[in-house]
Amino acid sequence: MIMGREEVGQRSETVRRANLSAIVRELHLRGPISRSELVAWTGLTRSAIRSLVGDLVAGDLVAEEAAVRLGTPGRPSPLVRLVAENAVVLALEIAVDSLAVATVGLGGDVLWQRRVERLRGHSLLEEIVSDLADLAASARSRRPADETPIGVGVGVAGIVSRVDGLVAFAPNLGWIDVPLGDRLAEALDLRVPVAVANEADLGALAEFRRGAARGADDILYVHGEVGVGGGIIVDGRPLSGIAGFGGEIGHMPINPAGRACRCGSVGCWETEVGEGVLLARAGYPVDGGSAAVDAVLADAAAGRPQALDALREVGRWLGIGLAGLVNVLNPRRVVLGGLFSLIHPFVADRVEEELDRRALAAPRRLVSVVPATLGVDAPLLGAAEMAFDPLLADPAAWLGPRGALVQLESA
Amino acid sequence: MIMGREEVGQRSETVRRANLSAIVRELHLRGPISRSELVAWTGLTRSAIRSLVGDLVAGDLVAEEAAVRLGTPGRPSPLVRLVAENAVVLALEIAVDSLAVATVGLGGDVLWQRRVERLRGHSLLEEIVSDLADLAASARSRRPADETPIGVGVGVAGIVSRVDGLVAFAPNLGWIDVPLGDRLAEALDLRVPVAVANEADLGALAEFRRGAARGADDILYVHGEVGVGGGIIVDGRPLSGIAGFGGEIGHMPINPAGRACRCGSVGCWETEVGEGVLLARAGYPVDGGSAAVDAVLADAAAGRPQALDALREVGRWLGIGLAGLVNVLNPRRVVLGGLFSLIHPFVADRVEEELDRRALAAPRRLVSVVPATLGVDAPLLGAAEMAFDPLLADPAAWLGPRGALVQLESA
DNA sequence: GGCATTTGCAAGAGAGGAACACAAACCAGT
DNA sequence: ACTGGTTTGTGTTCCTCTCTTGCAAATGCC
Repeated sequence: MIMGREEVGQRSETVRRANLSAIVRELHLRGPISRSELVAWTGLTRSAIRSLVGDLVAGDLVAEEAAVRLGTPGRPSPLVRLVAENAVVLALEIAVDSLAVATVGLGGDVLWQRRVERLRGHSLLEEIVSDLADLAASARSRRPADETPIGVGVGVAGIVSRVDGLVAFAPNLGWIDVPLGDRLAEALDLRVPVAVANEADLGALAEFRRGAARGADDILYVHGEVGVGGGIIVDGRPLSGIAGFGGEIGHMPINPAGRACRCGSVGCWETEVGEGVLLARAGYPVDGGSAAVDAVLADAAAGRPQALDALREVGRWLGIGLAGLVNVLNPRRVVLGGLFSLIHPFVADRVEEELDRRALAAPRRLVSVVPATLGVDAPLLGAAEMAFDPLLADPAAWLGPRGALVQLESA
Repeated sequence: MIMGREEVGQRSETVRRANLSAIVRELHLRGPISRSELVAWTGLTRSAIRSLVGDLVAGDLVAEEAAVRLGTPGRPSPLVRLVAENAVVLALEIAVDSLAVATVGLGGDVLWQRRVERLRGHSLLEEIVSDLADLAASARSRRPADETPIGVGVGVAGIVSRVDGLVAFAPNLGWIDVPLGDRLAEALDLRVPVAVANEADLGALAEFRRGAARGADDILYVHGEVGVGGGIIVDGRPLSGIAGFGGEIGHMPINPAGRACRCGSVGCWETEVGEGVLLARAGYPVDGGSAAVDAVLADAAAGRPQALDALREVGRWLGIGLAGLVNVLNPRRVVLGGLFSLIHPFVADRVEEELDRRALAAPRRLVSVVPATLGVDAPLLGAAEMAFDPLLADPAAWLGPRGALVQLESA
């Protein structure tokens, strides 16, 4: 007998929960909106909106502002606005060569942010956790003392189990099955949920909600760094796979007769488009890091052939891999992030060319390839978005029994 | 300004709709269930279930049977059962070398079914439509005269736009942008919606709901025929992509230095694992069709080295491609259908081997590769499932204002 | 007959819909 | 600049729909 998920039944409360969620999510994603726009957008009646917004105001999650005059006849509708300061999250990121922290308010305002350099190479969990805890402390010290985050989101360059927050494999850090989520929760001691996810998945989330992929429901975000990560959004929902390991597009075999990959396989996509192979082709040391990448870009801008050729070759392989993914996923938009957003001007032509050659005509016609707009901070902003998700899914849980703001203990 | 989907607001009716849908879906997927099991599974109260089931009974979609005695104390709970005959769909399939039709009742009972041979090669739309209309007529003649299907599902070996039912590309039929859905709707003249989809997507749906992938929410179905199609299910929902073109895994570039593919690209996966290359490697004519495939299998069973080597090579490439897809999708189960279910016994070892070598350890551990259990009929059954979807999503639309069975005009 | 379990029924509570009176702003005409 | 008509949003009241709660009755096993 197959076990069924329990509790599929809906009840009356579900409706209110869903409607509150729709309103808060709308405000979070689009910014302040008039009440009447909310009425039009949700299809609910004025009475219903009034009651729902009233609850949110009573819970201090939302404030109403004087109406704006917009030249149309009729009484102006008050503007409904989220109060960013009353629900903030802490976003953390462990990138290949930096650590970052941000305090982000509901609605997406970055209230404070900091990024520090990190030496490339393997690190002990405890070092990283301690560094992140320091960053988190400095973030909190810049904000009002009574401001407690409602959640913590962490992005890490590695594959992460969504089930338990275990970092299953992070070659840049030298981690295998490392309990980052648990340790961080202890070290931060905030009594709020700590969600950990892959950097590229979070980049996809951020670009989807606030960046280059806004408005598209099926997207592929390709994050180039030392390796290549991917974040896939299908029908507005992140494709996480059964355990959150999904999106590891860097390890699709694309040239089985090619180079060995650090994952143990041969001919993975990242062996043809990763930072290392770009540097090698351009005549720089493979481990030159971002300084060497900058040099390659400068060379290319100056028209030096070796750099241009190296970029073209990366562009070609980028296009080949994207063609396969476009055929598999039929996305609306492909967003190139990290390293790939930097090299985009130099590789766009080759990418389009390979897509024309190798992707099926029907999906090819519908897709556009664009550089990321959120830059290096995309994964950090995605971590914040992830931390907001429980609130967006059920704002009622943050409101007391009809109005009083309630501090939840944990997830 | 980004356009918002309208009508996101929920109302009381939404709840009932969702609950009716949950009950009908549950009965459809798992068969007869007692009322008390429904209570346990949905989390609703007895009264609510009583009322919901009552409506379904009044609408003749469901019947209640005398309680079954199962040795437990307490008053036996009546068994709730779908009435298959009161909601049937017509399923059609255009495969590479056959056409098929089935009348399927709610709950998944195949009430009548027929498959006829088709000559391989290009066909005119009108020929196919006329043949299918004949099959449909014979299907209807075997059933009670007053039985009108509530929907028609059509599977076709080609990529299909879910937006308009246009067959964008079907190399086996020689079709480009052919309006199969519209023409078929005219020819059948049933005044019910005709849904068209890709064969592999439907195979995935069938194996997911009633076959080898039952119980798993993230699956990949790989359908081998002349070409290679794929159906992907993410978190219980088919991955269709922005226009329904998703899942074309046969055209992932996997060996860019390899053979030309009929799609115009080079080194697509299907050039290494399709029927043609298997036959060629085994020393049979590439266009030998299923007879030649049978011969290769017989050779292999008899231990002939050339056939075994050919199968092993196909198995190796199958494993290479699957490794990439496992990394990208992190599925719970990979189901091998069509040609691949036939050769599964001969290739399983090589597939597992390549997965071990090339897939990342974390997702690799969680995935199992199994042959399809529904055989050649998987896409046909999937077409039926697709045709049931509107009913499953909103059974209330098939019930009148509180009970009377209503015949809807169209979608 | 006792007990556990399930059903049936009536009353109740939560949530949104519909209709109405009222208020605020715009527009046109004087 | 003022006035009146028009448009649109607000707030209130009552209604409907749907699920829940609580109690009583029915059933079947031990």
